[in-house]
Amino acid sequence: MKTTIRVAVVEDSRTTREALAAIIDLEPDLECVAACGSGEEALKYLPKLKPEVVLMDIQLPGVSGIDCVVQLKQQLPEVLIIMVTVYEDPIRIFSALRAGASGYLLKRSEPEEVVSAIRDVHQGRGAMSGEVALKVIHYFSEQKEQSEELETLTRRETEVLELVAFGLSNKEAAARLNVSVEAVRWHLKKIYSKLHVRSRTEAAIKFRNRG
Amino acid sequence: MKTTIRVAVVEDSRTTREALAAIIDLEPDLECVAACGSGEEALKYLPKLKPEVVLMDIQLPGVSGIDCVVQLKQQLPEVLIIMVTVYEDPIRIFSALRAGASGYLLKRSEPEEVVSAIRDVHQGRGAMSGEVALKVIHYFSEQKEQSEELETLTRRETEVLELVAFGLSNKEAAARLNVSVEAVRWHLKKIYSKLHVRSRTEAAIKFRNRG
DNA sequence: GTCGCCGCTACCCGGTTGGGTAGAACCGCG
DNA sequence: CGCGGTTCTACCCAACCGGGTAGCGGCGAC
Repeated sequence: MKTTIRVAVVEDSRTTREALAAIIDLEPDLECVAACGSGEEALKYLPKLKPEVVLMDIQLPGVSGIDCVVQLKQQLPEVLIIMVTVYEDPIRIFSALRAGASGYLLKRSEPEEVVSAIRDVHQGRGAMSGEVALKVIHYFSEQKEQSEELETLTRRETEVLELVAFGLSNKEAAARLNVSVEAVRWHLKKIYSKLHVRSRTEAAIKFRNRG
Repeated sequence: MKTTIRVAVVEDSRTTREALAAIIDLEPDLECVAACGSGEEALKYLPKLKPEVVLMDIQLPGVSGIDCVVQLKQQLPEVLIIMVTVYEDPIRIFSALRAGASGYLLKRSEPEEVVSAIRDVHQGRGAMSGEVALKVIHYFSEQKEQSEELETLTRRETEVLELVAFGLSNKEAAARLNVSVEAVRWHLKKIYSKLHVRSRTEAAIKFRNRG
């Protein structure tokens, strides 16, 4: 490799931002070409600076990191983005990956992990903290189980769930099925235990997420 | 037209079934070739009788009308199916249409409406009771409004809704956002009024149904 | 500045929900 | 026939939810 990998950092915390920039510049094959403190700044400068890899904080004031990813990708389709964040919850992880991020690191990652993540995505590989990878795998294994779980429901239970997943209360569902509220509650209890959930909303989500 | 349109009826109530058969046979251009009392019966005989149009009740004991539609369509891809039902709710209407039904009548429809629906679908047109058409239109107009409604939410409200739509309780969402349960409840109240819903599940559905 | 909107906290109240437990009618299977 | 599974009803209880109302600090628009 003759040239260095051009990297940019987008992160509102100044200390974290400068720490990341320092880590990058310490590597002979990496070069930090920009360190932005906000999404707006990133959208203004990065299209011209054309970095190859961007380390992006997910929680930014104003334009969120995820919105920023979407817009950056429009202007620089080739850019590779690694989210760097304290959040471990599946919602944010998936929002980021769906927006087009190639990697997902936690802020408590070691410097070596950061630089190797940059090299990884630059070579077309994905980059993920072990903890994040675990969440993702767990999430998908849950997804696979979901349809299986739904198949354990009886005909009547499915009918009840269908109504609940449409937003009806127990009372409304009971009226629709011409049974007592108690019958609906009874089925719902069994549905919860079969689907391993604890509320109607969770059950509704599982039902609606089926193939 | 030289030949008559071959029609079959699938309906568990004997009186309704015979009434429909009678209405059909009264028409010179229609012929009732079968009147089944269950989905099982329909699946057994109809593939051999090859009716062109089937009037199908949605609520059948055992194999539901919708399941019956799916299986019948596999064996007789050309068959045209009109659902005849007391149910007006969008869930069933859409399940039926998705399963491959060409028409949807309410049981309180007039005989003339039934026979003209049969002729309509036979000529490649759709057939729907006015009330059903209204529901469908209303449903889609609601869909269009949904994203507009979601856009009236503030940043924070959207954050709350995101968590609720993920199945979290108010308590859990509060912990996630580092605020009191009251703050979550407060936002939720405003969310409900903006989205015109009355429960977290309905709100979750609207949120998840967005583009 | 003042007004309006946002975000947060707090309290009350009634209704709903979720969990536990129990019993009865029905139906198909072995 | 008895057994298991499904469906339905019923009651108790604690927790949660949805609606109303009130107040306070902040921030941007006019």
